[in-house]
Amino acid sequence: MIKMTKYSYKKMLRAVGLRATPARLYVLAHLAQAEQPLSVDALQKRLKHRAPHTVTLYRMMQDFLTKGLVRRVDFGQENAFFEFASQAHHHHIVCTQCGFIEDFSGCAMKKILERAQKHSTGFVEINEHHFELFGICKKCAPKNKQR
Amino acid sequence: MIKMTKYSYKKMLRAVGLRATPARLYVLAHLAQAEQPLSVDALQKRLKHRAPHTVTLYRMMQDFLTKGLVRRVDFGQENAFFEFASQAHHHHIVCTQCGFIEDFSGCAMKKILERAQKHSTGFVEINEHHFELFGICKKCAPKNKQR
DNA sequence: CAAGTACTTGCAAGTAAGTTGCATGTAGTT
DNA sequence: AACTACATGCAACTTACTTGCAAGTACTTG
Repeated sequence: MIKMTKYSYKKMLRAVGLRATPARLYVLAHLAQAEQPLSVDALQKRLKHRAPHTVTLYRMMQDFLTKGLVRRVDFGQENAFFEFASQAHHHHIVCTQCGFIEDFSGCAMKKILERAQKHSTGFVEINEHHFELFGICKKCAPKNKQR
Repeated sequence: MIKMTKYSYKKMLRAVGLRATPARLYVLAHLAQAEQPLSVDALQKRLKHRAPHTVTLYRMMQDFLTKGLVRRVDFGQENAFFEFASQAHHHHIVCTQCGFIEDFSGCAMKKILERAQKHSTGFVEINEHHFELFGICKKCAPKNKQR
């Protein structure tokens, strides 16, 4: 992960037309350094006592999303996850037991999309896709042996 | 779509240990004949005055899900969609403008999964995947030209 | 086929994620 | 330094979905 100074986050926020408030800098930096996508709830827990109010976090995610600083990830769970948007296009493998998330890139998505485009009868363009894998991570695997 | 009689839905319900109530038969038949996955809300609107209470529909979906009569589909929207489970494994292309949904099967998912399995460092097994495409359907495409 | 019981349904009330209105606070401009 | 538009926090709301409980009904069993 590229190390980013406070200064560059400030620049980043200003560049998209958002004010560089302490709360935003703190949250953005944390998101950028997170090793996996985070829910608002998880984010708040990690930021501890310095976490902004829940409402503010939701509004922040909205703003970051529309400005492209953050990507939204959906695991079919009740709540949404967010990840810093600087990384290259990739997908995720989620452990269904502990929630551990690993990135997964270099997939053959391009081919699939082309194929879908060709075979689809009712669609003119395909411009987005959601793709997530679910499984059991190494840590959780041993626990299942007691079956 | 295979035409199913009321009788076979009755059998189907009994086979999984659920009582064949009129409400369940009505909902199951409707879901089986639906041309796309439906949300509880959409289902209720389609069933009109003969629709069971919302709570009952949610409980029904839960029961049908755990008994394998129905599959849950998630489009990253606020609410969940359900489809009759008899069809072969497939994915969906969703129109982001009107909500039209087309099935999309025969994807190269197997290869991707193998590849993911091989490249993943932290996972022992991958046993599920969510994959949905989003685009603009033919009907909605012309509307965009006025841009 | 009548009756009993366990499963179903509906109503009301409750969660939990996320949103909105409004007053106060503050970043960035002049 | 002061002003203003944008940010934040509080409270109250919305929406999808769940739970507890009482009343109803499918199916069993005699």
